Amino acid sequence: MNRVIRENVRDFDLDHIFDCGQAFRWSRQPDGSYTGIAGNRIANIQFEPCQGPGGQGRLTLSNVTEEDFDTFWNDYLDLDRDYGRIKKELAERDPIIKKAIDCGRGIRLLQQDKWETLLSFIISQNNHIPRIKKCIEALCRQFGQKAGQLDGLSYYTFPDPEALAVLEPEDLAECRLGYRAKYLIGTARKVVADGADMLESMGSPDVTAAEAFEYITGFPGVGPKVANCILLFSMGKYDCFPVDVWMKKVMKQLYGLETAKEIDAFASRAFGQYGGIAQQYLFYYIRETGRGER
DNA sequence: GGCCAGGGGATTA
DNA sequence: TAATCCCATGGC
Repeated sequence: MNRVIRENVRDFDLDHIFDCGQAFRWSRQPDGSYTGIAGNRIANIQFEPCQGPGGQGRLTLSNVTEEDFDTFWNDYLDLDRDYGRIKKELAERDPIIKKAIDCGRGIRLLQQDKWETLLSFIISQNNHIPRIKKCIEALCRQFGQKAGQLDGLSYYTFPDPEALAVLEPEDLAECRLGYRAKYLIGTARKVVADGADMLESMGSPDVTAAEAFEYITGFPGVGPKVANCILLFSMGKYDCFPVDVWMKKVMKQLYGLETAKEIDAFASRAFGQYGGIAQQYLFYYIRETGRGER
């Protein structure tokens, strides 16, 4: 099997990356590696930390060629971004966040597909991560293309906008999307009508987070929370700071902030252009430490 | 601008 | 088992 190895990878932890609610199509294997699909590419990702300070380690991607790695996985895993520097900067600007950064120190923000992220976060609303994964797998199995097999399991691509645009809500009954089914279809139809290029163009550095926010909240089922997740996880708008019940909880616990308005104002002041990355450390921290107390 | 339906599985009591 | 909750939105 094709295999790509990179040594001395820093600021990287598979559990932090794949268990912080940003991606739904990866599953943890018994050996701690993760197997999943992005586009039509199926991969297993393994990380072996080295002993000693620095936290660097060896990254191994299986079922991946050097060309796949250079043209796709390197960016998908956001390996060219210096998270060490970002963490240092955040911790200097705000001492309180330091313990959250230590907790989720290996987080990286995946550069995911815009259409898949748009739909995935419409599904995520008012929903649990295990159930979101189930809904998405059912959707891909029923309306995606078979992409291949790895370790005896079949993987399916995320369905195209065109494939969903022609459906009616009852066609999605088996995916158990509930009231979200009509949002998915409405959004697919608008993507087809506007042209997928329109959605793609929102990822351009020339388009501000505010402009992209304006456009994507025009899709049915996309409000402020969902929009901020899409901007952060697929459009490179790292200043976005999605606020959900967990974020409200951690912002109250660590900073004494109660309202969404206070939280937004504080985030842009304290974290600036890296608000979204700060958000991921805080989210991971409260999920790790704050379960059960409510 | 505040309230509440709508879906259904996961989690908690 | 039953009750509650869930990375909200849309419509009133």
